[in-house]
Amino acid sequence: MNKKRPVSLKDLAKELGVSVSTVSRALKNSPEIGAEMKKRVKMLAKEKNYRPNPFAISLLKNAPHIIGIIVPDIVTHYYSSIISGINDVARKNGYSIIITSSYEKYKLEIQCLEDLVNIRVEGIIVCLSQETRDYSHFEMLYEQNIPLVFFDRICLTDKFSSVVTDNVDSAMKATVHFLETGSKRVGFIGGANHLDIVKQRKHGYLQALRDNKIPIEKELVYCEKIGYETGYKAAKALLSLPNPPDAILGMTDSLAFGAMKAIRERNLRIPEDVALIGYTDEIHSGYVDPPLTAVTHQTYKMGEATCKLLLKHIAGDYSVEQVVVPCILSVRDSSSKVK
Amino acid sequence: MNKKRPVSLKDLAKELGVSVSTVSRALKNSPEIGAEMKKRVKMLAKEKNYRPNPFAISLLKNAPHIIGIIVPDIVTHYYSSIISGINDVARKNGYSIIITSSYEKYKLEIQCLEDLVNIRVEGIIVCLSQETRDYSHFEMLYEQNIPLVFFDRICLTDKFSSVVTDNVDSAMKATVHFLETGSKRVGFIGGANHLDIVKQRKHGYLQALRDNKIPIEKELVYCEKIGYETGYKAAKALLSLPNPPDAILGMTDSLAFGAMKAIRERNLRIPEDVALIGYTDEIHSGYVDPPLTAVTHQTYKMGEATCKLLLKHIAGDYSVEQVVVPCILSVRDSSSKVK
DNA sequence: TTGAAAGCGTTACCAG
DNA sequence: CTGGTAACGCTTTCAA
Repeated sequence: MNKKRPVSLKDLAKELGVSVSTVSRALKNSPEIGAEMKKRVKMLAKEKNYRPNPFAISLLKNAPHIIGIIVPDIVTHYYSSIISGINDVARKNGYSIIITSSYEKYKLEIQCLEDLVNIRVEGIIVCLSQETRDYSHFEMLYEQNIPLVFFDRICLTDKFSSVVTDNVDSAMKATVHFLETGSKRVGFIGGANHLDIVKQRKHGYLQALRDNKIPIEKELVYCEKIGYETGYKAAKALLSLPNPPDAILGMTDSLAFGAMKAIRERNLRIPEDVALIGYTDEIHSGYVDPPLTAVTHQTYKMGEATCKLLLKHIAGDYSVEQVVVPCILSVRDSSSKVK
Repeated sequence: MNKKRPVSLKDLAKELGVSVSTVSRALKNSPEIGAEMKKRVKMLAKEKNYRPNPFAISLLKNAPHIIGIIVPDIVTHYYSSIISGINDVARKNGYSIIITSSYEKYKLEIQCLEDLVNIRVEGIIVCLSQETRDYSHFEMLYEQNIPLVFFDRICLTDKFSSVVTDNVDSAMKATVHFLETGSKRVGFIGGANHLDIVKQRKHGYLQALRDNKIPIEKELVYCEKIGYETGYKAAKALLSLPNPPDAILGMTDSLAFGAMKAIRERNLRIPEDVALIGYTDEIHSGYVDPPLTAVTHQTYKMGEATCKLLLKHIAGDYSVEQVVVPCILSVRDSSSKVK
């Protein structure tokens, strides 16, 4: 009933009456081995379902071909999609991935890092937890020369490569799209002001207004907290202004969907009365009515880029690089007042 | 610039002027070692930041403390949430997880399984791909005594443990809910008929009709393939019937959202003209208009249960078990014609 | 209480 | 072309 011991090179060698080295070489197609021998060895290997023991190889080479990942959580679409990109590139290159989550906690992030180092992964990919302000646990890796790449929430950019999205540009594009398709007064719903993404996206929004010589009105900007309920509340507030906006940029998917609800409740039409743009990667933007125009993160691409960068470092090229993956404005039906 | 070789037991032994065995024993708190010695060894180990080489240990014990997972994809909330549950239980027990995705392809599923076996994971968790009809690749594992647990889409239940949701019951509850809240003719949109979840949910739906002495009409059942487009197409077909349904049970979230689009396009009201229930996770069902009544899976719990089962097998208890995690009907606004 | 040595499965080097 | 052997880092007898 116990797990059977898998077949080893030695088993094959004994059965064939040759040495272990010969078998090893034959299986790797070493040119030193005769065609006849090779055939015999390979036949038996297939028959016995031989699989090289990865532990022995890792022990020898100190390289298990495993990449470690630390994300704040794995359930959020944004992260799981990035992981998906990482995974595919890794697999294509003969690597497996191990995923750990920090649950946005500094302490757990350190724990995850510790675990991954103990497992002796060949490289590590990290998106910082919201709590993390001290980065010394990562500096350690630098000293040990363990390859590390950050994405999205990054730090120590002089030491480690990183992949980020262009938040400023994406908000700018969205705002400009409003202005080019018949909207005049654009409102902005954001999250807590200390967050980088909030700062950057708001900055992009304001910049677009400035570029188009549109006076900035403070009451059109509502920043409080990211979430569906806040989006609803914010949109209600904006629409109750004496001079309400005729377009709203929701800085995340939940904010935009909340805003959508508020607009519907007022019996206003989207986009005729109020145009709406959100940020989302999810298929769900197509499920609502009208389908939501949204800034789409190229999450899968980000994952690919991150993994490629890491593999580059693993391969021995230690040059630090910063990759910016642009966002795309996916225009659907909620944003254009004109055709 | 190269990765430094990590400290080994031998390094410690040399520095302390004792044997490797002594160091090994001291670190494991073997009672044969003197307190003084232990202290010295542990001090140095900490100072040198010693970490046992997992490959050496795995080579010896053939047990890397890694669990392999095969899911159809990792981006879908349903799977990532289950993975999250698996992950937490695994980690609590000193295991890491490796995730692979079959992308719903039979061939890739075999490939994933192959990979995981090659990595010599200690146990494997699988949710079958939609394409998979032949299960012989899993029977192999049974012969090799590699622990395996299925969840959601399962097979070979006599050989392997599994975790499922109560699909029959959930579909029954949803159907009964329709009948109790003013709907008379309930349609059903499902997926490919060979899938267990399709069979079961359909069965629950049919059972509810029988229990309520409602004649079963074949044309109210549309089973083809899971997906948004199919849901849209199916609902259009159902609503085009000479005697169309006044309620539709969509067997997955994408099917239900697709159906919602079709209903809207016909300018029918939800739930007054056509009531609708889907299967989905919490968040997005609230974003659509009207908020969608849906069967909610306790995905995290399922993940936990699955992993616990696997760990049980790994620990040597090979008794096959079936765990059923109940669904919850989350009533929102799309389903009741009466209050 | 400690040490020496075998062995886990593989590769790589040196002989023949 | 093939065989022998050391080495990777650790645990585990068996001896002392």
